[in-house]
Amino acid sequence: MHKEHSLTKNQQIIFDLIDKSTEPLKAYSILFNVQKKGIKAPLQVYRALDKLVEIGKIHKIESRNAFIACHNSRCQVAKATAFSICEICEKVTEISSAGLSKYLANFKDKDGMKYSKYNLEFFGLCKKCR
Amino acid sequence: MHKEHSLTKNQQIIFDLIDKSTEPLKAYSILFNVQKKGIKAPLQVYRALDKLVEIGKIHKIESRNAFIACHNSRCQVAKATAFSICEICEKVTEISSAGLSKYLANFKDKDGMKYSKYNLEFFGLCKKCR
DNA sequence: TTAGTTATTGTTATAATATAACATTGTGTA
DNA sequence: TACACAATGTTATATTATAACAATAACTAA
Repeated sequence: MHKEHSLTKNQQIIFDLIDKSTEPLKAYSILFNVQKKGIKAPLQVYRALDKLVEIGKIHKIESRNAFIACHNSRCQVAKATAFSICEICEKVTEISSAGLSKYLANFKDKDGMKYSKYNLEFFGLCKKCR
Repeated sequence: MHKEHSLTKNQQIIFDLIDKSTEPLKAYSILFNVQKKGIKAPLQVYRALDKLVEIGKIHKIESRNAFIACHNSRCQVAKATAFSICEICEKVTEISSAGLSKYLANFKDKDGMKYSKYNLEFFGLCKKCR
């Protein structure tokens, strides 16, 4: 019996916050913002974040230790992610390019490594900051 | 007058350690290993790491908070990095593929963002762990 | 060479990010 | 109901990284 991932209370609170945000959020900034909703401890935040990442509702921007909601509608599991990051204003955008994802999904290195997942972060200047 | 980046004492000690290592090293593991050489504080390690990353002698594996020596002979500045990471044994290898680097260096997203740098991390199982 | 400048170092303290361990509560299901 | 399992709550602590400032070394130009 298949079941959509319905979020639990804490997961929903934290997802809503991230989803509303226009910028990536850091764990302790999330914690600060949900304390009035009864989430008091870092672990409660990290557990929800872990789960949300696992089911693909959010992504972690590794170079920034921050989290953004997935805006790639078909992305149910986080196995192929690409972002652009502005080095001045820190704006982060999820890249949705069929060509890019096809190229990377098919990429094989010479060691014969089989890849099940990748994360790509581009850095540069966004239109506004250029 | 051009000058090769000659490393300072601390930078050299820390680079040697990373360069000899067969696996990525974490900052506090580095600290532990160089204490007998007189490097006593985290900041001394982080400062050397920052500089070594800046001049391209080492790379940071963002998803692991760990550092490896650059084995891409021509890589003097860290602006285009790609790694494969085994999710079981945690072996990390720098990918050196002309095709890949060319594809990514030329990649332009639809927002017209101009990229000056990227970091790509592939995850999967290495030959041994498959 | 000497002063000015800049990079590097040393040091203490602290900030920011993340997990361990364990008791408790809720939720779905047989 | 009772079992299994996921999620929660809580305290403590581990891990990763930087702030602030004083001291020293290295480079540059008059």
